[in-house]
This record gives sequence, structure tokens and C-alpha cells, in this order.
Amino acid sequence: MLVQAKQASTVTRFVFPAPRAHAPRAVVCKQENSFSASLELMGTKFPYVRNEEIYGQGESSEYLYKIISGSVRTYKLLDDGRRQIGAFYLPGDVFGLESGAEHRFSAEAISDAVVIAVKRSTLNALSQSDPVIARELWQITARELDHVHDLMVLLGRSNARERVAAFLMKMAKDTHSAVEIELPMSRQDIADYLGLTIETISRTLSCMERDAIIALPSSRKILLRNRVALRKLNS
Amino acid sequence: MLVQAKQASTVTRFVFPAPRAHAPRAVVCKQENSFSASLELMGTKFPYVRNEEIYGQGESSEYLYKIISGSVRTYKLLDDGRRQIGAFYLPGDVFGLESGAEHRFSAEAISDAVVIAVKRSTLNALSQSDPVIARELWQITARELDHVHDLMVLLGRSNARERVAAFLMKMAKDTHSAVEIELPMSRQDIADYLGLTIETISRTLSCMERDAIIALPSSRKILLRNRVALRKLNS
DNA sequence: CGTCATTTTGAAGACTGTCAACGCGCGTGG
DNA sequence: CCACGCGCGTTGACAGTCTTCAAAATGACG
Repeated sequence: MLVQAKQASTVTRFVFPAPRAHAPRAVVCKQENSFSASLELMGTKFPYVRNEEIYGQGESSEYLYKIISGSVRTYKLLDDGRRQIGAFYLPGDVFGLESGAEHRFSAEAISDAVVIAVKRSTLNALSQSDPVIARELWQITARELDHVHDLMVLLGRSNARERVAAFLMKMAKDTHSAVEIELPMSRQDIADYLGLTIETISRTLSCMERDAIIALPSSRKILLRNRVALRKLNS
Repeated sequence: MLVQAKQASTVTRFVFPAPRAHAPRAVVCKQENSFSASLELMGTKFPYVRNEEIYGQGESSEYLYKIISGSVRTYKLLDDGRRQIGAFYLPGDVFGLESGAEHRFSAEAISDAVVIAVKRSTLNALSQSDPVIARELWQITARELDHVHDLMVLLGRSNARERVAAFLMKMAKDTHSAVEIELPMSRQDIADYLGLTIETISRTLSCMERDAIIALPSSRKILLRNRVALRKLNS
């Protein structure tokens, strides 16, 4: 089924996306509080190329990650190749915080990305003495839970149109853009996130364009033209 | 296929390891640690009748709950009546811990139930000074996250048979029963949990009974007759 | 024993998946 | 410079799974 397009054939592993990495996009990061900021001081920067694995399902979870640039997907693979993406992470987001000793999801760079990795042992030690740190760690997990709860309703009780609409609204919010969304991920990623197929994603987007709800100037760029209609698809 | 057929022919109907069925198995409750135990001392017991609301979507989340007896469902309602159940909670389980100030789910008693309610303000205060409490609160949230992650894969990437199989395996584990499962919830609850309809639930169960994977002595009681086949439906 | 809720079963239909073909953009190399 | 291949996305036709609508069976309870 899902052919895993592991084009890790891009042999340029570990190449720094140097020139464009910190482009002055003046992006307002979502979770910018003192804790999130201090993570950057505690950790080490690591660059990843497109589709490179950051950690794998089953590996011990030693680090907490914060994205500096690029984007990341976490996912779970079923043994027959089916894939469910748990979340997309954008610059400023924190990921990799799981309860157990092992990762229950894998994480990959969607595009070339730079992340800061902080040792969990360090954080655990800090949280022992500092309730603020402990609370922050908890809050990150709790926000994650909120997100998955929303996705759950989507996957369990929504049709294709509603799922895509919800995805677009969320992306607009996450990228702080009013009308123009730049998608870092492929149609396959969106499909595996929304529990659909690429064909359904493509068809639904085309249909929304015909209905003048969105515009598709290119496959990775989407313009929201009728937010009211989009919101009406959410509940 | 082969396995199912073979087992079917060797099965003696309804024979199960009688001597140890309800033997004093020293039932170990799931979350029975000192923290969970101390919750009972901090809180107050409340009884709820079947289908009574414990809290509602949007209400401020003032309490953390632990189930003494009975069972509870949490769910989200869409405005057109569609319902997604987030989780079922059994005796010993803790629920109601959400990150924000407001509940994003509603909670109801499935059957008559007794729960202990602990003020969140109390817990928050305690966790400020006691890192162990803080960690426990975090762990409860993290376990919740793990569960929802599993459900997410189910809802996004599994067919009806796989969903029902996963549900049965989970219920068997949660109720600490090897072969006989007593369901506290209705078909409608199961359907709204698995993102299906009652008809599909019923049909799938009937089909599994025909395949000698389970037996249905009554609608609320299910016997697991072929765990291998069930497990094969999980991935 | 009758009533009501719940569950099961059946038949038809809708939505999404599957399979296949085509288009598009882009880098490579003749 | 342009043909070609490749990855990705789009579109179409058809099939399959699950839902919907309807009705019969089962079971709990007065």
C-alpha cells in the first residue's frame, strides 16, 4: 500500500541548510515563554535533512526537542505500511516528550530542519527542584493531549470535507497567516494525518477551489477565500 | 484462516478454565500506587446514577476524579449530535485531568458509579512543594496521551474488524480477565468510541462469533475464544 | 404478558478507497 | 536548447466498506 518514498537517496546527509535556515521571517513563535526560551540554552542544535529520522518508534526517549527552523512530523507505522501521523511541528514547537522510556512514535524532518535537543535527564533533574519547570513539562504534555483529542474527533466522526477544512484552519492558525498558507508537507503527509488517501485530499481541495472556498496557486500554497464556509465545516 | 478453522474444530463451546476464573487472583488495580491511594483521603465520595453527568464540556475543571465503583465515559459532542467517546474509565482509574481551565470533554456515569473528587487547587498547591506529586500528575496526563495515541491510529487507519478486535483486547486487559469480558457500556457507546455505528459493531461481533473468535452468551458478555486471531487483527 | 429499550439482521445507498492514467514542474544530460 | 526521467499531484472509473433506513428479535421490567 503506502509505498514509503524513502528518498534518503538524497545523499547530502547532515548538510546545514545554512543560508536560508534563519531567514528573517519574523515568525512569532507559539510557545515563546521563558521556559521554552531557556530550552535553547540547555540544548544543542542539530540539523536534519528532508525525511531524515530524528528518532524511531521504540527507541529510548532521551531528548526533548524544540524546532528552530523547518518542520517535523511524528507518526506511527503499522506493519503492513499504513501510517498515522500524530502531529506536525513548526518552528517554536516542542516535541518528543513522551511518558514512557520509549518513543511510541517516530519523528522525521519534513523539510530540512534545525532542532535543539535537550537531555531529558537534565529536565527531570531540574523539575525535581523547580516546580515551575515541572509544571511546564506537564503543560507541554497537556497541550499535546488537547491536540490529539481534537484529531480524534476528526478521525472518528468527520467526513473528508470536514477533516480538510479543520486541517486548513489549524494550519492557518499555526503559521499565523490570515489567508495564505505555505504547506511544508506533502499530500501524502496530509492524508496520513487526516486518515484519508492522497486522492481524497486532492479531490477535496479541488472541490473546495471550485466552490470558491480556497484557491490553489500551487500545490504547496493555499489561499483561504471563504473562512465562513470553512468554519461552518467545523463543529 | 487456517488457524481459525483448525481452532474452531477443536473448541469445546463455553469451556473455560473454570477453577481459576474468579479465583482470588489478587486483582492488581492499574493505578494503585501511594499517590492514587492518597487521592482517596484527600477527596470526597460522590455517587452518580446511570447516565448522570459528572461534568460537562466547557465547564471549569475544578476536580480530579477517581473511580471507586462503576464506570465512566468521557466524550465530545458535535452540534449535530455526533459523539466521539474519548475513553472509558473503570474502578481505580483517574479522570478529569485536563490542561486548561475548562473541560474539553464531558463525563458521564455509564452505570451507577461512585467516584472520589479531589479539588485541583489542592493538588496544584501540593505539587508546588512536592515534586513527586507533580510528577504523578504529569504521569496521569502522559498515560492518557498514550491511550489517545493508540485510539488515534485505530480511528485513522483501521477497519471495523481491527477496531473491534483492539477494543476487545483492551477491555480484556483493563478488566483483568482472561476470557470473559463483562461490558459495562452499550453498543452505542462502543460505536461512538470506535468511530463506527451500532449496526457495524453488532455485525462485526456476530461475524467474529461465526468465525469462532468470540462467543456472545449475552449482549453484555463476551468470551474470547481465539486470542491469536484477535491479536493478528492488531498491529 | 405487554411494553419499551436495546440489539440484531437485511437491503440499498453513499462515501471513500483502489487502480490507472495523465499532467506538471524540475533537474539532468544529451 | 530541449528531450527525458522522476517525483508529486490531479482526475476518472469502478469497487468495497461502512452507513442509512427499516424491520424483526431479544431481553428487562412492571
